Amino acid sequence: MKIDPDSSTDLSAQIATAIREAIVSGAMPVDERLPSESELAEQFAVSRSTVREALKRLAAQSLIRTQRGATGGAFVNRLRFEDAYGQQITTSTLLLSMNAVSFQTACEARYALERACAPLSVQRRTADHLATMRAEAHRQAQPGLTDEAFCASDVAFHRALVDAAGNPVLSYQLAGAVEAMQPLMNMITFSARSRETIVDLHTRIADAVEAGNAQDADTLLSDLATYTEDLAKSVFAARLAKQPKQ
Amino acid sequence: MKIDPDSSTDLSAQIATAIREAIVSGAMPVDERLPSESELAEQFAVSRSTVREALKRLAAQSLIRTQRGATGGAFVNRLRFEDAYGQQITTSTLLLSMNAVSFQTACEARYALERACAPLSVQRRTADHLATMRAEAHRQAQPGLTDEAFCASDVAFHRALVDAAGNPVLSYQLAGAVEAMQPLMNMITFSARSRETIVDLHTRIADAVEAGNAQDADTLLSDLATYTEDLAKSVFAARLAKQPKQ
DNA sequence: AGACGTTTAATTGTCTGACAATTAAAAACA
DNA sequence: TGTTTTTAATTGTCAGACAATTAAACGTCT
Repeated sequence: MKIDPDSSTDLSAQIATAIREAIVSGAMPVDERLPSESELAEQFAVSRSTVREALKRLAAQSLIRTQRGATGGAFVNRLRFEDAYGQQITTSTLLLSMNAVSFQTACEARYALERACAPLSVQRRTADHLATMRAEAHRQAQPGLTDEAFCASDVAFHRALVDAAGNPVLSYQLAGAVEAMQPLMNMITFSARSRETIVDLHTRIADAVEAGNAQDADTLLSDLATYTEDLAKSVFAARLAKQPKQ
Repeated sequence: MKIDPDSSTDLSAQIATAIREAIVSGAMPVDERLPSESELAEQFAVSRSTVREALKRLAAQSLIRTQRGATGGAFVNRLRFEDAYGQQITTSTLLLSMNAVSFQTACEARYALERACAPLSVQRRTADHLATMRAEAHRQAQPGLTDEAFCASDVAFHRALVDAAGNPVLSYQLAGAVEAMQPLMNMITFSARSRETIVDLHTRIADAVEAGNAQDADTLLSDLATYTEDLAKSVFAARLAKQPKQ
């Protein structure tokens, strides 16, 4: 762990990187206690403030946690999926909202991922997953549902489909894509007719999953992808026509 | 933007969250300059050090960048894909190395994602992507290649395949999965025989992509997935048999 | 007037030293 | 032995100072 005081980079960033590499490389096992802030300051020959800024950087990435008190200190954190979720969602949301990614690209990625899950879901789905999918599809058919509630239910349906694959990595990847898209999806007004189409596809997807028919599930997801993309495209086109400013 | 000094949470964490929400919600557009550290300290009624710790947290997430000097300060960062890549890789590596995810699960997710990309890659691949795939497959057939170099080339091949899909979101998702797996893949000793099998599959995948045959590409990827998982399984089983400690 | 060097002011980066808050262990006590 | 008090270690916060950096403002010379 060496740092260069003459570098153009911040000392706190250098120190954070040094410690981060030690953690990621496995040199510091989970739950290991880092030296105290004062000790680190001495080791790196910087002030305590600088060390603290470095530690806050690591804390922001959930790499460490800190505890006050006599036996306190900074500990290497066992990264939990929920922590990773949160970061993934924040990052994805920003990428989308800052127009680094178009809605269409995100949509395409999302359905590609779902189709990747489908064969696994068909094999491994539990009764519970299937029940959730059915329940959400049923809810979506209710009249008087707000667009936002319809969207939320749509997300729940697709979450169940993905979770059914029993692969937390895939669930985690999807979570980012889906949650990040929600604000944009909420802008869409779902007509009675489009809702009917979507609910029908959802029901048939649930049927395919129940029947263990991976091929059908894939085809139906492909149809749903196309339909959603077209729907979004027309909505955004209409919006653009109304407000051509900027 | 309100913070509660009596909360059990750190003030710097609260401030970071407040600013983060302002950024993510879009209230602060890209490249907007945040108030200076002194001004923020006054606004939140805390010391400058506390504000600084909050800002370092945000910097660690690439949400802001800072600049020194007269017109300097902290600016809302336009999140770049490369930044997101880095974070994704760090996170994925940790999830894998801390055994929150098994190698098999990661492997399954990786190939599921690749198969999701394949149909798009077949449609959109450029001559460049194809050339890279061919070049890497050729390199992998060279005798005297170290296992590490073989692995690196393998990653490059699959990257090209995924990038050919022309969807940065998918590329980004894959990057995390693939890079995170590399340390574990590097543990595998590839026999001449297994290399031959892999290179053959790679070549045939390139053929399928060139021919525009999505079905073949999918089947071949499925075969490769099975083969890799079996290979890894036997390697880890052998390793476990040799060193049954812990 | 324009080009060029100098000063100045704003801002982040770092350091020092101090005190508060928290916490577990050690010590004292019943 | 069980309970309470004290103590020491550690993080969290604060205040003030100075260094480093940078762009703008200013002044000077041609």
